[in-house]
Amino acid sequence: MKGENRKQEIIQTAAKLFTEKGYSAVTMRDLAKAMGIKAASLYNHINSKQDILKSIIISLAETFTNGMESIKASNDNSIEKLKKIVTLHVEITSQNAYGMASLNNDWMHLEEQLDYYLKLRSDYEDDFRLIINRGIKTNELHNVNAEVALFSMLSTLRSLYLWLPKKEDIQKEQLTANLIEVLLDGINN
Amino acid sequence: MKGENRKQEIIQTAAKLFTEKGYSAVTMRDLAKAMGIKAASLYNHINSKQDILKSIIISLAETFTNGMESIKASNDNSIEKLKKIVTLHVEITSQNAYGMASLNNDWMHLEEQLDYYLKLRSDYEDDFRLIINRGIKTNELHNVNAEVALFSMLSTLRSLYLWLPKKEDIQKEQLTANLIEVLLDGINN
DNA sequence: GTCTATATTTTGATAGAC
DNA sequence: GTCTATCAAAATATAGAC
Repeated sequence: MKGENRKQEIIQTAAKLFTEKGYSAVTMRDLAKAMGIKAASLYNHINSKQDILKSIIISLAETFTNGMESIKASNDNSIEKLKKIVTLHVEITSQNAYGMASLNNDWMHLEEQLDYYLKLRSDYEDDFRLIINRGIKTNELHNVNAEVALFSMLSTLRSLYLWLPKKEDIQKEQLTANLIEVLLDGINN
Repeated sequence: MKGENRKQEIIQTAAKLFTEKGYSAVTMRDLAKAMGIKAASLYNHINSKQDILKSIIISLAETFTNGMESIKASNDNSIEKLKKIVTLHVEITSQNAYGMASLNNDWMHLEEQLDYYLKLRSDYEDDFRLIINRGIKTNELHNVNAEVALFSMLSTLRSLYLWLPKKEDIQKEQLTANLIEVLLDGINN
């Protein structure tokens, strides 16, 4: 489709601005200025501000869902599945850190797609929880509180967008390995 | 001071609304409606919307700074200090979860106090990092990547506001113990 | 301490020329 | 595809009556 490139450019620029100030505090005039055009011109490429937010968030949420489906379908044991989840988060976040910020912080400003997003997120967390519980049952994992373990891993993985852009020097694979070590084995000697 | 109670009531109500939609998306009319009065009436108690945000964030940030000073001043070893940091976060978050949401998500909308806040946060992270590095040096901790360990612990502790309100049934002490176990010892068997 | 009324600015979005 | 001009709604905040 003609002009689809320009639309993607607008969406990426918007994601960066949303990361810095949040969806509500970014005006169409801010976005236009960052693109070097006037606000009215944006509407030749996008339908509305809300449309931009939807484009950023939904595709990312679906990418996580697809990744989790693939992990569920594998024959890996629980530990391997958890490692793959870490890899999934590092992979997606390193490709679109600004989008991840919007996903994490501005999902509540979705309108028509809010319920759909909440369903995707809830299902993702359920799958994650199931893997942890399975690992405890098979003695692959300590008998920790599963909810606390889930919360801790998810909090860390969801915050990666804050941290990954600053660490371009570190290899993605090295970071993934370090994260797996800290999240699975802890830091205590 | 007369009416100081009403001011605190407004600040607490605002913190709750900020948690749900973010500072920028909450209007003075929203806040007034939640208080059961008209927007103009709010200005008899507070100077501006910005003034409310400042009141929420700065006092919390200073509470963290004071807590960290106390931990630094103690004679505890590194592990004990890390445990005390976990306790500090659970303590503060359980007392003011909505305020913690604003602290985490709306600090960038501070105006006059932004630089002061950033200094407090940066110093806090430096102190935290020093404790981890000391623990590695003394062999109390694994030789993990200190930055990754700091990032993981901070991400989890900063996300507590999302999770604590849902778990009122769990004893605060039990949660603290579970968190320490997961963060320090990991989940791997 | 709360109200009504209002000033001023800013917002998302549209119409139509080029 | 971008512009100027503009609209209608919504925002923060103030003034002054009660």
